[in-house]
Amino acid sequence: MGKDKQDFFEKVYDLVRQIPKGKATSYGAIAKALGAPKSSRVVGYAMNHSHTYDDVPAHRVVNRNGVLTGKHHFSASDAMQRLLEDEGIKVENDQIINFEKHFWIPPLSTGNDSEN
DNA sequence: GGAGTGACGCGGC
DNA sequence: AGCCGCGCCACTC
Repeated sequence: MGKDKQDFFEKVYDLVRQIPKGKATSYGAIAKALGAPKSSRVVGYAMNHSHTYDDVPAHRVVNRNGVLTGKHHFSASDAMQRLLEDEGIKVENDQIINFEKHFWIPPLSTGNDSEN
């Protein structure tokens, strides 16, 4: 019945909203947290529609290399970088410095979490 | 309905 | 260690 893929999109947005300020994660990490490590591209595609939600900090989502691959999709060419730097994340050459230090691992939304 | 594309990731060379 | 190519999944033409 309904909600199949759309539910996946909502999960992506919900997960991105949980990204704390000053932190960032990758598309693959989100996809993996949702149980679909191979759907990393779909996550990126979902982020493309994130403009419908102003609660989704898409600027905190970068690729596995910490590169701001989606910066071109923002209002300004340097909007994404500016937002990250405003949160204390150093960005140079469209790439996050010490990305692993700012890397945020998303919680597994398998359904039964009850963990802490 | 087949073919191409994309805000990715990984393996091979 | 960097460059090239393939795979995956959803969407559009």
